[in-house]
Amino acid sequence: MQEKLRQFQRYLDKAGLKATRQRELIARAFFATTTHVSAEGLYRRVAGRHPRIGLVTVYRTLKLLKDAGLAHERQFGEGRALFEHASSEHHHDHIICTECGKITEFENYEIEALQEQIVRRLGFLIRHHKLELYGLCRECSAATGAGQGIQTAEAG
Amino acid sequence: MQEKLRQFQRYLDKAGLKATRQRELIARAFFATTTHVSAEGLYRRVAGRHPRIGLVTVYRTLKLLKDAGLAHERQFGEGRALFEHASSEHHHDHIICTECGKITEFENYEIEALQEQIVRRLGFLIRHHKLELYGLCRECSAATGAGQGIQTAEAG
DNA sequence: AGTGATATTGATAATCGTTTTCACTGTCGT
DNA sequence: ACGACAGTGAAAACGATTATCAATATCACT
Repeated sequence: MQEKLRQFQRYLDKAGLKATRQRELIARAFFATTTHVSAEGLYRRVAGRHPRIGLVTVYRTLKLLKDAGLAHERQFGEGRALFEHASSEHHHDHIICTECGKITEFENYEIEALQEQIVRRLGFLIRHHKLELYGLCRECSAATGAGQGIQTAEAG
Repeated sequence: MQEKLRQFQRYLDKAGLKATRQRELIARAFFATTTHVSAEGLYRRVAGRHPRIGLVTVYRTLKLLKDAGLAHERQFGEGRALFEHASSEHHHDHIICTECGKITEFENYEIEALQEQIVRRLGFLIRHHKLELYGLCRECSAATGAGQGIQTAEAG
């Protein structure tokens, strides 16, 4: 957290931008999140303690965090964008529960390799990709009783 | 084309909806497209000859075409939705050229199988997925000279 | 073909997430 | 501390899509 904050300030400095109170508050709030947040959601967190901060500034700061390489913006389906920490880890993809909205991350080397093959074959030069699986998470599929497709140990 | 049009009319009839002049014109224009169209784009095609048709009606008719199972709506990145014919063929995914916007379709059984594995492992019940590869198509990568990554016969 | 119930249309306004505008305020190098 | 100039927030603008509503068209029934 402190390290990421420092990275952000270093970025601002290098880019000739100013390290303002608002930017620090918003960045702090962002780094304190564990899951994906929308601009609005982050705004609510910050505005709770600092009501004078505007939603616009949250949008602007999130853009800066992206530029600094510290945040990724994701578009799941339609509607609002969600932001997540940009870790130095591998690229990952997402599974989105259509019932409760829970987002689970995963990475799979083989899928990436297959994508690479396809792209080569078609003569494309790939820049990035987006793989999203939509469905019901374990809890929601249990709750709605939409059981088929789930294999559990006791099923056998 | 005629067959799809008939399917649409059958759907309207079954749903207790009316087969209007506008709906036929818009459906015709849609079935006449070969690639992905936006509502706006389809509107422009229709409005060329029939200026009294409103964009709103195009949106509404596209929704009906979806309901009839004759169109799919796609959200590529941010911005406007694109519509494509819903063929009875297999599910397919897309490669989008970030330069010229060209959209190429592909399908790959192995990727689907791997997705299935991952989903099982995580206890999710998958409903649908979305795989999009973004990059430069053959023409655009040649044009911009961003050559690396492309393997051609004459390269050896 | 005519009628009438009701679905449909199109212009306009509304919506939603996001970005711009702009007058005022803050930051930071000097 | 000063001043140039970047940053702020409120409100307006924006683009894609949807809702509203009065006027119009369709279609089952005669």
